[in-house]
Amino acid sequence: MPSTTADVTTYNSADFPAFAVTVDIAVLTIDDDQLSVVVVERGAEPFLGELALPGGFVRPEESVDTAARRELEEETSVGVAHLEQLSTYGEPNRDPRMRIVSVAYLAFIPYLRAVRAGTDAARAAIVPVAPLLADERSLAFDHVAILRDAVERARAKLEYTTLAAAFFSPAFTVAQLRRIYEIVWDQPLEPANFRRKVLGTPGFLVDTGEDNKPGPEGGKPARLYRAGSAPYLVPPIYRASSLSGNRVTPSA
Amino acid sequence: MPSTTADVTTYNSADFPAFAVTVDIAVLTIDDDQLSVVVVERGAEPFLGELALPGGFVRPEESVDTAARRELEEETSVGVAHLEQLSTYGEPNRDPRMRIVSVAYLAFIPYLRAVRAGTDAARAAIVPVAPLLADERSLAFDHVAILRDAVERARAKLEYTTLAAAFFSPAFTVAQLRRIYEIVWDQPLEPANFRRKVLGTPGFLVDTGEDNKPGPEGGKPARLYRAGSAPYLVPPIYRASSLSGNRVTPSA
DNA sequence: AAAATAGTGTCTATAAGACAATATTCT
DNA sequence: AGAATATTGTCTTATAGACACTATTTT
Repeated sequence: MPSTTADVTTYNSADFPAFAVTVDIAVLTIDDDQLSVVVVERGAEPFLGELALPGGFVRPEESVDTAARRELEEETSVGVAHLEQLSTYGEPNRDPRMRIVSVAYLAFIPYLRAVRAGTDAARAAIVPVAPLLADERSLAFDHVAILRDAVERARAKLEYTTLAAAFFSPAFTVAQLRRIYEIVWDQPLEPANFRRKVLGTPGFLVDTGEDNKPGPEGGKPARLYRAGSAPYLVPPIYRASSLSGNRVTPSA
Repeated sequence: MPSTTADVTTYNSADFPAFAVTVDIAVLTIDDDQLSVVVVERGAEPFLGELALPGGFVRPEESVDTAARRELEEETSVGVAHLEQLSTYGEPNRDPRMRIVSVAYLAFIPYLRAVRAGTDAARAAIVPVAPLLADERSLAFDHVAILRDAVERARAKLEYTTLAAAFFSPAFTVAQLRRIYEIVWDQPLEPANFRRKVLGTPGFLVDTGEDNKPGPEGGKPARLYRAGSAPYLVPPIYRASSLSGNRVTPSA
């Protein structure tokens, strides 16, 4: 048993608690006009047959970030537009059998039939996040909590970054980009003001010089843009709920 | 040796790579008008005698968050005003002897003689961050990288949260709060505009009804406030460098 | 009185919200 | 033509930047 007074300044290399370290990835995309996530069906106990976020053990010779990228590529062969570390989950009983610390990641992949053949492709699926978040037991382990944090991070980051463009592969229209915001935030945005904001942010959108074709109901062809190099949106675009964090209580 | 194809869906409980998990905490405060951090002198190899961020092993029965709070209280007996998870560092060779994954935390403690007697108090000190960040080897392990991320997180969070108030214990004046911003951001702020902003944010500052005493050079006594309940500052206050992330390159 | 710091008021510039009006495609 | 979508323009409102001015303390 490891010393109970273990301290980074006094430990010996043979005297420390052993943990397993995994990565779990919340891969978000838009499918059928809904914010959705890649899930896999578990093939082993615990939670055999239930849904879980894709992930796996970090290997001894790879960095945690590398493990996340490797697992992601094993699940989705589509190019990942964005991958960032989300948070680390380390409650003692989050895995029923042993002590596992999981480093969770958030990824965005482009729209439209995003997950194709991969090692575990047969068990991978894209499902809407809303019903998963409504039931704490809809995913294995504490993956609903991870997904909730991932969705909130995504919502927050659309406010002050240009990441929404990561939901598209080659090019997109301003209306399609606005649709991403409306779906992720679940609120309508004024088309004219949204356009003024995103086109007025230098480096957010790059004009391709081409137009798309109007949909079956007609309409003017829209200009196609691709993602520019600017990472931030300043000032941000605010969702309606942004202010709700500020509750003024009478005496605190 | 663990299976090289270990997967969260197929592992056995006895077949996984063993890691050590530690927490490291960047405890920021303001000392002598400088952004400063709590460091400890290491009492064991590796990096014996060098400076490091306080931290230690996560124990088998405690959560990672709990470990962070425990280590923090062992180092600083002053109440911690804010503690949040920063990021997890998992490069294979960040510790020269074995595979250690470290979950780093960011803490704010109040101003003024913050670190007192604690388990390791004799070895704890508060030092300015600037010289530490200037030399990649000024701290043990990858702690300079952790500190750099912590400082950047702190700078960013002052923009859109009310966290600066966490640098004060009981009450403070608007000018003292502004000084925090000026020190952390290393840039002057317009006093009148800053006051309008912070007092105009409902729930940021709560009027105590009392004034402080003017300093030795005189001046009007300033009203004392304490931290309110509002967590966010919307719209944010921007530092001058906020826009510099947007570089518009000709073709991307 | 002079210096120092706190606090108020005001003018201007920027950007968002609301929404009307025009443009270009489809059936 | 009429419907649908894209795009432009304009008026109003909110807020930050700049900075002058007033208020209250100390030496």
